[in-house]
Amino acid sequence: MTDSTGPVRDNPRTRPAKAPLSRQAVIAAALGLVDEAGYAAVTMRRVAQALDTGPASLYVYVADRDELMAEAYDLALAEVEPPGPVDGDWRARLELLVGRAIAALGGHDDIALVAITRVPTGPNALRLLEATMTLLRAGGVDDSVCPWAADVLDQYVTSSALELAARLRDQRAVAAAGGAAEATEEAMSRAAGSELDAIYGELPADVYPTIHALRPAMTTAGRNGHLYATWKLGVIIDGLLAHRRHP
Amino acid sequence: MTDSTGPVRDNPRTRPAKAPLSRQAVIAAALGLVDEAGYAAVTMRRVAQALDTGPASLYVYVADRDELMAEAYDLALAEVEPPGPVDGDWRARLELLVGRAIAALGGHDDIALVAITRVPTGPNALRLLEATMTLLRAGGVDDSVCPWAADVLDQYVTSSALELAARLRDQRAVAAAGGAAEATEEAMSRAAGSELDAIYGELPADVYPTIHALRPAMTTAGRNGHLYATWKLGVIIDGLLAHRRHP
DNA sequence: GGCCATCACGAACGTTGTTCGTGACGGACG
DNA sequence: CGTCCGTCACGAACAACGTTCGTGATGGCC
Repeated sequence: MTDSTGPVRDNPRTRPAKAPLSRQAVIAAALGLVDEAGYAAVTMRRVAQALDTGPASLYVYVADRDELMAEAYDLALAEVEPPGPVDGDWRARLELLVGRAIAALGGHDDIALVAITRVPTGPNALRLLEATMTLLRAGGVDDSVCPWAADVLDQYVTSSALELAARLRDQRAVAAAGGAAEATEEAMSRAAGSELDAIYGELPADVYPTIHALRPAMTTAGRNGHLYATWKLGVIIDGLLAHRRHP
Repeated sequence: MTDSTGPVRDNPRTRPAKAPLSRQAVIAAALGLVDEAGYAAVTMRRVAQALDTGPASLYVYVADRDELMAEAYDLALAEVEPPGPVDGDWRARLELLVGRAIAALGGHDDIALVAITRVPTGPNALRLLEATMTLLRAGGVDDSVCPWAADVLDQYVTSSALELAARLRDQRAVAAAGGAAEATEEAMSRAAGSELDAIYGELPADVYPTIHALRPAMTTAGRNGHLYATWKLGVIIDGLLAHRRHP
């Protein structure tokens, strides 16, 4: 029962080099696994498997799963470069910064979920917070409400990144379902969010008159478009500008 | 091995009445468990234990854990009453509706987490969506952007409910730590969010000048106050009003 | 050449969500 | 009144999870 495979094990230490196995390697493997398998599929065991080791080895470099995901979140933010003076005035730069953050986070499945449970305090999160508040101050936002404004923008980034991730997931599902024609059609309609439209459509018009009347505008296609994103960001920035001064 | 306790089991069917065990009872038990033990502590086994039964019995009434939590979320929304004509104009009514939704969800720990993963489609969620969009239309918001505006408000409600839940959790932690004086002080400082302030405080002032300059305004106390909530809602509603028409 | 600190990892523990098969209850039927 | 059968409840089990413990090997230092 002790020796199951026989004479020499498969790879006890046949390969002496392997990988040095550092904290950075563990975090990078976790983020890579988020990309290829999805946020929910990232487990300590699978991260260890990707590094060709056992789950216990990870705990030398990482306290627990929460800390690992928090570090992966910050690593995802590392690719965001704050706009410079060549990118226009403070508002154009702020829109660019927010857009880049959403693109970076949304490109790594639901990694933005990390920012909901805990306030991110990684180096990249702090770097972007600094950049955001600097731009807000340049826009004339009062010092006393600047942190509040950054908070509002942060919530916008997080929720928009999750929306983007969901859209990309649906798109990939559509692309993957290239087999049968009927399956493709079903996937297409799913991607269009028509299951939600179906729910709205089956609602009695007398109890839900407004939903019924606005249903043409409630398609998920319109909700996911580029117009929607820019409109929403415009709403928030203009709202912030209207409340620049302290109440 | 078959009979472990002896002659007659503890309560195989000693009490023939017990509880009828319906779908409503399961959902109510789940929400009750959220209240007294927290969202993360709600497991199928504990819900079953609260109903004096086994975990397998729940699956007769509920497909899986996700559906159960979604139903609990909708049950939490059931206590929200949409404001009527006596509550003022459309804006006052909208602020009241949003405030009630936040209070209802935030009062049940992190139940609002359900609304992040999936779009809520329960009867109460639909009822409040109808009420929200009706008020928005009354405010002159264009039909084409009304669903978008409702979406923005929904994100605001969800994130604010999670913030409120976290604050209530901290307050309860402070109240529960009435034993040792030192423990109380530690809990107090935790509730004040000074661990976050400490992180900001230890940042080098030359790399993070804006964070350093704004640190007095970044206390969690100011972030959790009533002023902050009303300011934020004002930002969003005024932003929506500025973008009433379609782009 | 020998020793010791460090690191990697196999195995295990306690939980989780979910499923299967058995068993008992209660109404319908002969 | 006896019997049968459908329905529901639940004990037990399975796979997978996060995390911890103890052992074995590695590699640098004396």
